[in-house]
Amino acid sequence: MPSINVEDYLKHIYYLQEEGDAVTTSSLAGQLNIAAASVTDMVKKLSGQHYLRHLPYRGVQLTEKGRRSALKIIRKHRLWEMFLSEVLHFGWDEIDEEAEKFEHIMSDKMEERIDEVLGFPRVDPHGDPIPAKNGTVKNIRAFPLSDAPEGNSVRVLRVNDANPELLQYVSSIGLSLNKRLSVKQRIKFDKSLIIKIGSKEIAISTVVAENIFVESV
Amino acid sequence: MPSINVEDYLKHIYYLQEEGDAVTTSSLAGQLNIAAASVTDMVKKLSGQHYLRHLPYRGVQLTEKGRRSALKIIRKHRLWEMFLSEVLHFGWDEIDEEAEKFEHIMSDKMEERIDEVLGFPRVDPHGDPIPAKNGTVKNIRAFPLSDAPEGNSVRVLRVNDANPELLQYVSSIGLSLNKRLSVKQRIKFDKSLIIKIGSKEIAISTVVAENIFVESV
DNA sequence: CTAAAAATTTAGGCTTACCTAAATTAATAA
DNA sequence: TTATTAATTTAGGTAAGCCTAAATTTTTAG
Ligand SMILES: [Mn+2]
Ligand SMILES: [Mn+2]
Ligand SMILES: [Mn+2]
Ligand SMILES: [Mn+2]
Repeated sequence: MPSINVEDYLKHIYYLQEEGDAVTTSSLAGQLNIAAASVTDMVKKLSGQHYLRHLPYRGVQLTEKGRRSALKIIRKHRLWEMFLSEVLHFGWDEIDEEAEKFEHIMSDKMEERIDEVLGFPRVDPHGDPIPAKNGTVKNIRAFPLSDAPEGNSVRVLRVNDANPELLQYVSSIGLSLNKRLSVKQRIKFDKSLIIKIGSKEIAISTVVAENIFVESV
Repeated sequence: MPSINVEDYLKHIYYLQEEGDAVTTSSLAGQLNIAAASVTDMVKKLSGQHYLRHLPYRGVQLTEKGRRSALKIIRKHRLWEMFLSEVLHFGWDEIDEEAEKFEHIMSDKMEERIDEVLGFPRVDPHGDPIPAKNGTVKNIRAFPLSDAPEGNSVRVLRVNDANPELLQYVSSIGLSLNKRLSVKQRIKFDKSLIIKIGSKEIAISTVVAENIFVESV
């Protein structure tokens, strides 16, 4: 059984890998809020246990074993977020932090019970896919709102859950999963957007638009 | 914030204290499954942080600070047991072990939400009182079934939750909280009892009877 | 193609919470 | 009351995960 710390390392390596960039010591250190030297230590340990391969000075890559372990934690994390949201009525912006702890101590039995109670959900409250027990992950076919052309009508499929303040803000302007909106105008100057939600028109910055993922509709 | 280990020490010291015996290094070591020397280490640390007083070679006693901390954990433990039982339909014999982990990572906010969802329960699924937020504990006025006189009609108020096998067994003979039964016969030879539950008569050993707490009815 | 800057690893330490073996103190039995 | 025995503490160690400072390797800019 991997420790809590090992689980968090594997999960963050998986996330970074998903984003396509090389997973470097410093990117990991940044994600985990840990000194680079400490990451090197742990990476050596994980490599010894065949969770990943490490090319010194180059970066790391999960092995199949590492990937499986990471997906188990991510599944628990997202199921727990769902549970907090649906059953205990926690807010969009609170659940990630809570799930960060519970993901490590949830037994497989509890995972199953919760999956059942929730009716076997496929996505978490932020639109991220919940990995299946067999290690399959459906990837969400969505593009960032910041890439939507002017006039386009879209539906929100996912919002980046890494920043509670962003989630808070996105809620506050009336956006949530599956909400429709249209792009009224793209401001060339600062690349911000003017979008229409229901009858309201709102200006949002690129930073925000880059973290909202949509599909054309 | 006390660590997980500190919390478990405080909780077990509280339990031992409740039983009325002196809380010795070895009794603690026994409860926690830890070497006596390790307990001495921790006791010194806890004493330094004013969670308890330690008379070397004599034993320990919780301070007010220590008692409050212990009760907080016990409240979380019992609320979580209740939640596992009522919402996720875990068995009587499984919930203690699960709650052992969750008690340490449940935020105060989650504690409140769960309390609400459950309708502010006063006792846990084993009949143990759930301490109030202000540190009050109602003590259950129950006596061990092993002390019930022949012919007495009683109601089950509490079952010792320390042993999953006992709980399993108690369930299997049709006993649960608030069930009524009567003592048909006390066997002098081995102090076992013959009890009547509904229409069935069952023989139970003293060991079992000592862990079932009842009130006359 | 170098020299400076940036990233990474190594070296040496720290804290928490354990452990075993040895020494000390307390309890008990003759 | 003294000699065993039992309980407790002290001494010396270990493993996990972290840290800072120093060395090393890679990248980048001139
Ligand atoms: Mn985590
Ligand atoms: Mn999420
Ligand atoms: Mn515990
Ligand atoms: Mn209980």
